Amino acid sequence: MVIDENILFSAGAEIKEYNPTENIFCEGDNPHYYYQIITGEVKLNNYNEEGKEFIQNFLSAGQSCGESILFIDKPYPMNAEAVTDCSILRLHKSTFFNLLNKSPKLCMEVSSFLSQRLYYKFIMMMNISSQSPSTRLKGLMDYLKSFQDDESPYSFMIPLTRQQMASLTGLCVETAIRTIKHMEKDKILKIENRKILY
DNA sequence: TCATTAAAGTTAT
DNA sequence: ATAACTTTAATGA
Repeated sequence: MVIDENILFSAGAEIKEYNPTENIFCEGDNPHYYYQIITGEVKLNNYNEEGKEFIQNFLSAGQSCGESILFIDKPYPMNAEAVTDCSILRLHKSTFFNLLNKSPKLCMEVSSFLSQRLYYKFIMMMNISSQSPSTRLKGLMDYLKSFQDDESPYSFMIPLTRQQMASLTGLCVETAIRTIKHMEKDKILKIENRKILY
């Protein structure tokens, strides 16, 4: 949880519901709100010239989205799209800044979240730049698995479709699938009824 | 080597 | 049923 929901509510936050594929904001929009996910899952993405999707990140309950751009005077460089039914809290930018001005604790919480996102971006950027498909996919899985305590092999079920994994690593689905098959041969992961265990 | 295209099988809604 | 996802194969950069 980035910020206690009660604090946000008492500051005047409102809840908005979104259906799958609905946009919370779009590339080019100007940021006006601080968003925090109550329930559901959101993805941040871009579409290239050919219309191919690149997923920047998946965000779920307790996380905020788009906050990184709130502090500068720039339009959003990506879209935020609901993946599942979502209930998202939003607080106007100015009210949000007032809150932060009054509370060093909230500033720290937001900074901490920002820091985490930056860390993820850095890890993923290292992976994606000029690496082999298996290294990219392994990097993604290592990151995802790092949040669970059990480090033993095959103990983590990747909560993503192959399509999503491909979009997160900049690969095409077919390459992702073939590479994953190859990684199974190499005992890097296991596949059980289409689910990837890592 | 990987992306792209096409075609077909599978799963979820 | 229909859409979304998974898989395989052929082709080309």
